[in-house]
Amino acid sequence: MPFEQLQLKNQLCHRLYMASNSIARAYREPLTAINLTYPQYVVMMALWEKDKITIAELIDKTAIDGGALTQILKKMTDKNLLEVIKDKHDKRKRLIKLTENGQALKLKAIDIPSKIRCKFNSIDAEQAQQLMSILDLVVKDLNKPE
Amino acid sequence: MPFEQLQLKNQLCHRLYMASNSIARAYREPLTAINLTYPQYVVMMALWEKDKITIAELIDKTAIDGGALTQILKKMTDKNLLEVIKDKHDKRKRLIKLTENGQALKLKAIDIPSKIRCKFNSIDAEQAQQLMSILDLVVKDLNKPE
DNA sequence: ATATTTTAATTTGCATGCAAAATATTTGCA
DNA sequence: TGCAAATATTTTGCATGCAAATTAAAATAT
Repeated sequence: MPFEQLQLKNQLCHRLYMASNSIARAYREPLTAINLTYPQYVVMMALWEKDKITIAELIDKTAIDGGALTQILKKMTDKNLLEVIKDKHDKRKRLIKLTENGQALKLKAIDIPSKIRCKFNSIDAEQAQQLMSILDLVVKDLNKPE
Repeated sequence: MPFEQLQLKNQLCHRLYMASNSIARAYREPLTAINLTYPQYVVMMALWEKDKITIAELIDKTAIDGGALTQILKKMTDKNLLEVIKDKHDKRKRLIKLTENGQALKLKAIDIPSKIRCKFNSIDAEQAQQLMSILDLVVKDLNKPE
């Protein structure tokens, strides 16, 4: 009987894997239209909320890996979306600042969430909220230090 | 008001992104112990359930990208976990077959699910089931052809 | 004041995820 | 029968995610 625990269809991790990949794939088309990858979009959302933050703050907000983030920020700098500026008071730190171009992109991204939401025909607002809540618990449980 | 839809904390996609990455990270330690990556573990689970299946069936079961799967199977062949055999009746197809070594690995993997489950202190069985159900709807909605 | 430790980022190496192009076969149809 | 269309996989190129090592600068301790 315990062997059934290894069945793929019973694995929460595999459901999450499929769901996460599926939704990232769903974003691909609208994001390609504005020349962003998904992680780049996450960075933009973080900065549209609060600009001029350090890399550490950006990592905290986006949960993107620091090593990957350095590369992502380079590409976004090349695309003239943002600037990476050395902090005058603490030279270890970098401040990320949107360019005008980067700020303006928000207008083009504004309707992406609703486009994605259109694809969820089987899920009502309550279920979506439930999902958010439980995922929040999952993330917290898994990231507890011990 | 609509601008708030772009807030990161309200994005289902970002919750899924974090949850999926967190859980994959949680598997890393026990899987490293038996020399598997997460996608490789998924392939093994699929094969422990049903051996001698084609690549297409494996893609269907695991939802792993075909291009990536080719590379993954190569590495798993090198590790003597499985064999890739040409189908005699249809030379386009390949059959994946576990080696004895690959079959035996199941015993070492058998307690991984419970180890992971231990980390979920805030989630009861009912919530886990709810999560599975809603994620299932998410995946189905997002993968509907149209 | 100087060595040690800590903190903030970057770099490196490996393993995917994914779209698009390329290969190899098999099917289906004129 | 012969060839175009459909299938099954592989290959290629790009963008992460992640752990570990490295670099640079600030904070602390003695």
